[in-house]
Amino acid sequence: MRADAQRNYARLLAVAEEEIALNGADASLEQIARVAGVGSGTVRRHFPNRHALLAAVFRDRVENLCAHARERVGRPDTRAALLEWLSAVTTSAATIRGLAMALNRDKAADAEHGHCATTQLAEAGEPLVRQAAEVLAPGVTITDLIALITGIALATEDHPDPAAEANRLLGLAVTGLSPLDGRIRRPEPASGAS
Amino acid sequence: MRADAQRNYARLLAVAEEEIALNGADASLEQIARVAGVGSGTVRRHFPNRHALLAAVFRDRVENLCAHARERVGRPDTRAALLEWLSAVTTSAATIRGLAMALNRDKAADAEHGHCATTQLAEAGEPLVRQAAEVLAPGVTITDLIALITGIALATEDHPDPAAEANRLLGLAVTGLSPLDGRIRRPEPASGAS
DNA sequence: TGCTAAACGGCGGGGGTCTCCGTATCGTAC
DNA sequence: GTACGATACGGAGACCCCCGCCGTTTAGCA
Repeated sequence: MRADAQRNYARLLAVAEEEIALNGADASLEQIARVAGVGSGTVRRHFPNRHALLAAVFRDRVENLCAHARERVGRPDTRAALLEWLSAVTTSAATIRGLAMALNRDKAADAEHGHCATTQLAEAGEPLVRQAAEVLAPGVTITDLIALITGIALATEDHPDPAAEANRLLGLAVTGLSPLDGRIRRPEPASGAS
Repeated sequence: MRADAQRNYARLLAVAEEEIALNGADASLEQIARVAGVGSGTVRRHFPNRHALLAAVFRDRVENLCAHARERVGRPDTRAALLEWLSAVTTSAATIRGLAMALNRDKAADAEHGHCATTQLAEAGEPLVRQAAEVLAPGVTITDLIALITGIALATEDHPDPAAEANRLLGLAVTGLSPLDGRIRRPEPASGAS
């Protein structure tokens, strides 16, 4: 890769990050080119489509989350290990503008490209789910959890405090919105009352 | 309202519904105008912005859901009443293309316009939540439930069977992904096994 | 220092949104 | 039945964006 290409690539990545933080996942590519001081063709050469740009911008963040997951595998308290990681993912997805949408989108383009962000996250988180299977509701997969998290992040996008709200909703989903179900009982059957 | 205006309004609504079903919430307004056989100005006169169009297109659906909620108020099994309604909302949000996104977007523009779809839904569903408070996790509000549902619907948008998947995720969130929490216990501690 | 492949920039086509205004049409009053 | 005013219509124009393409510049090597 030529030196000027490297420069432009780095510069574009930095500008894109800012621009996406400012205007969300569908920030203007032209605008990014303009701010970076390069032609629009250069953007498209480095990143053939928006998906590629998003993937590149969020790569580090996603890898951090993956690492975060890996270092939690094998912990004695499997439930806490999983929940902490889920909370971390939720916080990132809710805080970093555009990340949730990026994750949501590439689920669609997942089949073709192979190693998208969601797949990476899923692979990294799967061991945590497996080792916590005992304390998980039957049928829960890592894919479900990621879907739920990205959904929550999308839904809390324009909340005053997205991270807090998203984590609160995640907590509710984890312990159950209405856990009573025959299989699972409430703490006190509360004799009588309405 | 003049007769031709009424005709165009109805026609636009019908075309918009199809077009949104086909291309999602950000279907082209120009395209809608073209298919309806009117000028683009006419679209923008009847619906100043995309939000207004979406609101109009989904008005009936949302009102149905509201009615659905109202007729469930007062039922003996408050939990079932609420859960059935939540499931109905989830199915609609997941099935009707663009609805989830519309619900998600107008939460933002809610403050200014006053009576958006989400507010309507919230007002209609609130009694169901109140009367089921006993069997709900503490702190759960109707707003939370709607946020969660729209999130789930957004996240399952491009699944082969969105309604089924969305309802499954909703079910998991209702009974709890990992209900064990001190307050709530699992059915069988499952002696041994993997 | 010269050459070549790689990277650059920006033009042109297609499409979308939004505003505005001249014109056609409806509904009514006579 | 006609004439008129209000109302709605249609589309042109300005602006932005995405995308593909190609002539030109430049980095890196011999």
